[in-house]
Formats: sequence, structure tokens, C-alpha cells
Amino acid sequence: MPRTSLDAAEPAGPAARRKRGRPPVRHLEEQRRAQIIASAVAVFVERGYHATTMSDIARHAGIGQGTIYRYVPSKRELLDLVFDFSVEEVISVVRPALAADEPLSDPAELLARVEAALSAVVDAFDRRPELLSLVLVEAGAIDEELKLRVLGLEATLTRMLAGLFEDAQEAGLLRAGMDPEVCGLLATKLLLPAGLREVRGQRDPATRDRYRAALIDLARHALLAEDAQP
Amino acid sequence: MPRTSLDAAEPAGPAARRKRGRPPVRHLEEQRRAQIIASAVAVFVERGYHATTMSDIARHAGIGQGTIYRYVPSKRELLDLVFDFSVEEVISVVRPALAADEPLSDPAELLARVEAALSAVVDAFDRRPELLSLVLVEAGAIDEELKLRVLGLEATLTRMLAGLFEDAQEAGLLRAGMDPEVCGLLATKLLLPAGLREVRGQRDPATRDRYRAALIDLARHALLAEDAQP
Amino acid sequence: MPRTSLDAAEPAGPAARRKRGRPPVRHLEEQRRAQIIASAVAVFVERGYHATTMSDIARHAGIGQGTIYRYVPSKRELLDLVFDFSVEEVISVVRPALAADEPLSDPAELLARVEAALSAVVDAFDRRPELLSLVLVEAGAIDEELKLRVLGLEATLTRMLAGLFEDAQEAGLLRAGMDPEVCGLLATKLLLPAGLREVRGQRDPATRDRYRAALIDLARHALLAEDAQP
Amino acid sequence: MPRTSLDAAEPAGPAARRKRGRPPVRHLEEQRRAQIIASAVAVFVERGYHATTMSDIARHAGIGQGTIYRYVPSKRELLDLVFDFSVEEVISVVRPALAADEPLSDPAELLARVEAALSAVVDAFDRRPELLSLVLVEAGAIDEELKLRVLGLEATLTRMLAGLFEDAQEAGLLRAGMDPEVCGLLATKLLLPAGLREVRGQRDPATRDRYRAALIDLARHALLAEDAQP
DNA sequence: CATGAATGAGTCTTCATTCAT
DNA sequence: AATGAATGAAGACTCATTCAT
Repeated sequence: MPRTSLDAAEPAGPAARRKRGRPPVRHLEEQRRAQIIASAVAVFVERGYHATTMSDIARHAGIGQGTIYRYVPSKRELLDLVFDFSVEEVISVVRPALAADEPLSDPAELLARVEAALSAVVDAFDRRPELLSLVLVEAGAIDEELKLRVLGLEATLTRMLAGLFEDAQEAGLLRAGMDPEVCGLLATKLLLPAGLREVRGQRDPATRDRYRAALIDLARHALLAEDAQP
Repeated sequence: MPRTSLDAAEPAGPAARRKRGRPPVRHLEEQRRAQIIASAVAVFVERGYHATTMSDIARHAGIGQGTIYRYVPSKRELLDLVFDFSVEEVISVVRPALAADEPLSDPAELLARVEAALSAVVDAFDRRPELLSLVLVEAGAIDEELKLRVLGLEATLTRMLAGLFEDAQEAGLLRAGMDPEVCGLLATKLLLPAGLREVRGQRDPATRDRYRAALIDLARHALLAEDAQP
Repeated sequence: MPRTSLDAAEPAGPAARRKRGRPPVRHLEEQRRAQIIASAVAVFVERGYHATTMSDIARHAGIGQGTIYRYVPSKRELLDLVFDFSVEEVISVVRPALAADEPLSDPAELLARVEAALSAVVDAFDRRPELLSLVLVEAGAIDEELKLRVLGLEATLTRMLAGLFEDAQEAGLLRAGMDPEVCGLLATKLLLPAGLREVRGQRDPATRDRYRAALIDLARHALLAEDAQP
Repeated sequence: MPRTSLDAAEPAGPAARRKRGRPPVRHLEEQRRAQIIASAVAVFVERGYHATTMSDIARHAGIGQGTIYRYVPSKRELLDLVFDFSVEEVISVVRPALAADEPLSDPAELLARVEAALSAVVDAFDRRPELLSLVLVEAGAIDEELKLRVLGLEATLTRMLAGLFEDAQEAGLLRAGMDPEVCGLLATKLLLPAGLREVRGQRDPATRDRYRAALIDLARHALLAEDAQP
């Protein structure tokens, strides 16, 4: 159980703690909250939000049920925190894969970039499928507010992908008539479900690879300008 | 409540033993069940499955809560019925759009077919967005069994779309190296979320049309064989 | 199903019914009520009062649930009727076995009478064990009123048995110091459970016969005056 | 709530790792459960099992309804616990009255033993009449499983009584032809209802004493060998 | 008169939240 | 600060009873 990080933080001893007075408490509070969120993620993913009781989470976190309420005001707000956490994770997983260190210059570069992004995203979701499950499956079904936040996440991803395609357009790599924004939208629609399938249990590597290859191929023919075709 | 003239139909029977008492209203069972399912769809979509009480549904249907249990054994099984109903609707909406009256012969035909299918599906989901919401958003978050049924629905849609692309392949219209099955998969991933966006409230016709046009364009370039390009 | 008696009553035809105007209706009403009570006895015994629904009874009687309420005002009052019916049956089973056609004259006669009574009662309960089950097991657990009626039944039986022993006392057959009333009490305590055991499923004839023989023997030695011992 | 000084007992422990938080009250579980069972006994006896709501029991115990479910999984299992408790009480009341410290030697001893047993049992049931009510009246009417457990209790009592009579037989005190097992059966049938009458409200000491005396007398004449008659 | 459809009062049970220790 | 015991509001579900046909 995630006790580790806490235990590691404590051995500094009372002497060390007194030296600077306050900060450690802040830290402790954050750590506890993180511990609770992590457990909530785990249990929400396994059982689903509604089927999960606060006791489940407390047990998973190895703390008393009452303790949760010292760090989180309610189950609903815990879900918010979990959502925030998951979104951050998803974004942090996707952003580096799309990050452009330098401007695009040639078609192969764009394709490579797209392929890299695609692989990174799919691989990442492969490693932490719970995140998508929470963000896409659970959250959408809770209430209006969360539904909006899910939309917001999708918009963010779309924006990030659109950025990539805008770069490509500026470099004259995009096929005439292609709207970077819409490309971003398409890509989002194709990427998220890609991860989602993993979540839902269809863990068939062969199918996945065929799907991935098809996506790359699709990108090559659909996105690139005619004269940019490799 | 509509009262069909069933009594008139009965006396014709031989050995017309005049049954005592109020005659059971024929089709009452199906009618009531349908009425309840319709109300359940409406309320589930508005509030979500868990936030919906049986009383809500009863109130919406204009009947007593107890009455529901004459036609449906439990809330969970009502959701099953709602899911069945929604799936049937989704399928019935998609199938005709994909139905091939005659074999594909030329590239324009395939593109037209794809475009027609796309439009039909998007339009249809535009008209009954609740269905997708239920099928894709709610159902996935309830329990394992329903999650599997959602996967089943997706597989069915994929199969239907794959059929279209197989026809195209046989007609030599598909680009070399394209796997019809994977094309079906991609198309499913692009179509379902297309409807889903409507569900989630982004009802912006301009964006939708751009998205739709992009899909067509994508199909043209990605799917068609080079020499089949119009 | 108990339809028989009803069908047999009807064939008199409308003409016959009109002749004397009213009585047949009375009869019909009584018959229906009897039919309902019979079904109630059957189902109450099988499932127990609380686990039995009015629909169960209606189904068993082959009538609609609503019909019951034309003959019986409520489930609770139906139980009263069932209790009345059962008590009457129990009494009618026990009374003839105890009926003294002529005064007791010699010890053998008394013993024979007791043995006959015993056998009759045990045999009777053997044939209709449901009655005791209802009267002793179910009824006692329903409410205060019925508990009192159960006590009343026991008192009645005690009285009947006491009568037998009073006769014996008058004939000088009873051992000195025996109180006929108390003898009746003892006998009731021994007889009712005798039947009860059958009800509860211990249907072992060998044990039953041993029990019966022991009762007789006990009666011989405990009740008879010394000089009356055969 | 009684608060035993448990904290004083703890620090003695080795490796006295000072657990954070409120220390669990030792024996709280058993205490609460016992408290709940006691209340359940009281209310079940007064109202009957079916007419008793969990709220009734909670109110009687002075706790919230929810609290019951921390200690008892369901109403039905609470009845099981109540039954267990009652059976244990009944047995613990009867056993000492039958306990044979030393082998039987003379007829007076047997009679005395029987009389003592009888008195003890009747007196005991006089003091806690609810127990029998629950065990014999309520339990028999709930479901098949409990009916069997009632039979089991009767069998146990029968066995215990039979043991007494076997001793008597070995000592040559039992009248020829008497079967100890059957004697046990008869005695059970006479003892249980003896208590039962109290339960059902016939609290007439005069009658009770006459009944008791008659039982003793019956035992003297019916059980003892001729030459053992005092 | 008989029927079965409709109903809602009443129960068990769960669980987020509070609070004494 | 942490805990776990206590709680009561809320919801699914049953079934005796009513009543239109």
C-alpha cells in the first residue's frame, strides 16, 4: 500500500520538523490528499464511482473512513479531484508526444511526428488505462458539470492536435483544403477511442497494431499535400 | 389509454365460452412496457441512471411506482430493456444508411454511399441524441455486463461498415493495402463520436458541417485506389 | 380444483333458480367463501400466513384476486375464517372420539375409551395435519387476538377430555386424588403435540406407534384406581 | 454506555506502538450485538417477528436503525441470533435441573430428581417466558430452516430427559416395558407446553401447582417399577 | 358479478457524513 | 490529527386493497 512516500517523509524526525516550523504540515496535507486521490482512482476504476463507498477508498488507502473527510469535503468533490488528477495525467502523457521542439520542415518529419504522437498516446494509455476509463466512461455519466469538464478535456486535446496541424499547414505540408482545427478534431476522435478500447478489455495486440498502422496510413494519404507524399 | 375494439374480435371464436369478468386488454402489456421504457429513456438521459429513481420514471410515465413492477422486474432490468431498445434504434438508424441495393461499380458510387451513410447516421443521431447518450455514456459505467454489451454493439456496427468496404474491395475500389475490417473499425470510431458530440451539447451546425465534409474528404483520399480517384 | 361442487350446484338452470327467488345466491356465496377458505388453508399451510399473498390464494382457488374481496373483507379476516374452519374441523374430529354413548361401568371400558380416543385423535391429525399446523403453529404467532383464540381452543379440548375423566371418576374408576380437570389438561398437552409432530415432518410410523403405546400404558397405570387395574 | 478501563490495560503491551486515532472499544462488538439481541427478543415477543420493524428494535435499543446493521447483517439473521440465544438460555435452564451428580440408587431419589427437574424447568420458564414464546411459537412459523431448528431443540431436550430415564432403568427403577427414549419424549411434550402456557398468559398459580403435582404423581405411578413404589 | 390493472403505504437496507474520544 | 462508531435520509421493492370495465 502507498504508505511508502509518507513513511519516507517522516523519518526527518521531530527535531528536523521544528526547524522551519510550518511547511511540512502543508506537505503532509498534500501528501495525504494525493494518497487518497490515488486510492480513489484505483477503486473508482475497478468498481465505478457509484459502486464505490468511501469505506472502500479508506480501506484501499489504509486509513480510517473518517480521515478522508479531513482532506476532502465530500465524495463528489473527491471525484472532482480525481478528475483533475486524471486530466492532468492524460495531458501530461499527450503533450510531450506532440511537443514540437523545432518547426516542421519536410513531409517525412510531419509523418514521423504524427506517428510518434500516435504511438506515444496509444502506448501511454496502454500503460495507464484507468485514466481514460475515469475521464471518459465514468465522469460523463455522473452529472452535468462533469459532462462539461469532459467536453473541456476533449477540446483541449483537439486544440493541442490542431496546433500540430497548423504547424504542418504553415510548412505547406497539409493537403489543400484541410482545416487544421478539423484535423485536430478527427485525430482526437480517433485517438481517444483507441485508448478506450484498451480500457474496455479488448487487449488484442495484433488488432491494435493493425489499427495503429491503418491510422498512420490514413494520415499519410489524407493529410499530406500531393507533392509532399514521400 | 387507447382502447382497441378487441371485444368485437372475440365472439367469432368457436366454443365462445363467455369468460366472466373484465377482459384482459390485449397488447396492454407491450404497450405499458413500451410506455415505461420510453419514460425511462427520457429520465435516464436527463438525470443519469443512478440519479434516477423509480418514482421519477413513474411520475414521468404518469403512473404509480408500483405499476412499473407489474411490467419490469427491477430497475436494473429496466436498464437492460432500455439498452435493448436503444441498440435496436441505433441499428435501425444505421442499417438502412448502409444497405447496398446493388453491387458497387464505380468510385463515385462508393463515395456517394459512404457520404450517404455518414449523413444518414449523423442526421439520425441528430434527431435522437438520447439513444447514443444512453448506449455509449450511461451504459458503459453501470456494470461489467453492460460494458460487454456496449462492446458488442460497437462490434456489430464495425461489422456492418466492414461489409461496405468489403464490397468496395471486391469492386477494386479500395486502395491497396487497406483492410476492410480495419476501415470499418476506423469508421465506427469516427461515426459514433460524431453523434456523441451532439449528445453532449455542442450543437454548432457550422462545426458539424465542417466535420462532416472533412470526413468525406478523408474517405476520398484515404480509401480510394489511386486510379479510382475521381 | 374445487370447482366441482360449484358446477354441480349450477345445472339447476335459470328456471329453477327463479322459482324460489333468493336462496341459491346465499348458497353460492357460501360455496365461494368455502372454496376460498379451502384454498387459503392449503396455501397458508404450505407457505405460512405472512409469506402467502392474496394472489397465491386466488391462483390456488382458480379465481381472480379481486374476487376474494367480494367474499372476504381482508387478509386478516380470511385468517379468522380459516381459523374458525380449522377449529371446527379439529373439534369435529376429536368430539366423536370422546363421545360417551353410555356411562362407563368397568375399568377395561375406560381404558378402551381412552385408547379409542387417543387413536382417533392421532389418526385424525394424521389425515389432516394442516389443521393443527394452522391452529397451533401459525395462528399463535400472528397477533394477540388469535393467540387468545388458540388458548380458547385448548381450553375447549381440555374441557372435553375432562368430561371423560369426570365420568370415570363418577364410576369410581379414577385413582384417588386424581383431578379430572388436570387429567384433561395433561391429556391435551400430550395429544396436541402428538399431532404436531406429524405436521412438522417426523413421519416415522414406528416411533409414532411406540409413542402411542406408551401413552396407553401411562394412562393404565397413572389414571386407574388400584383395584381397577385389569 | 459502560466504559471499561481498557486503556489502562493497553500500555503494558510490548512494542507499544501508539496507534493514532480513537482506540476501538474492546468488546464493543459483542456488547452491542448482545444489546441488540436483547431488544430484538423483547420486541419480537411483544409484537411478533413479522409485525416488528427494524426501527422498532432500534428504538427499543435506543440506537439508530443504521447501527443495527453494523452488528447484524439482516433482519432474518437477527432472528437466527435471537433463536440461538433463546435456545442456549432454554438449554442452560434445563440442563442443570437434570444434571446427575451421582448415580441413582433408590426410587425416592428418582422421583426427587424428576420433581426437581420439573420444578426447575417450570420455574425457569416462569421467569423468562419470552424465550419459549420465541423458540416455540414464533420460530416455527417463519420458514423451513427455523422449523427444523425447533425440531432440533426438541430432540435435544428429549435426549437429555431420556438420559435421566436410562439411568433410572439401569438402576432397575423403571417399570418393566418402559422405554427411556419414549419417556423422554413424553416428558418433553409435557414440559415444554407447561412453560408455554405461562407464555400465553394463563398465569394462574393455583392451576399451575395442581398441574405440577399431577405431573409428579403421574411420574410416580407410571414410571416406577411396582416394587419400587415408595 | 368477476376480473385484473393500478396503486402507494410501508420496510429493509445502504452509505455519506458527523463527532466523541 | 486520526479514528471508527453512530446515524438517518433516501431508494428499491412488495403486496393488500380498490375500482373501472
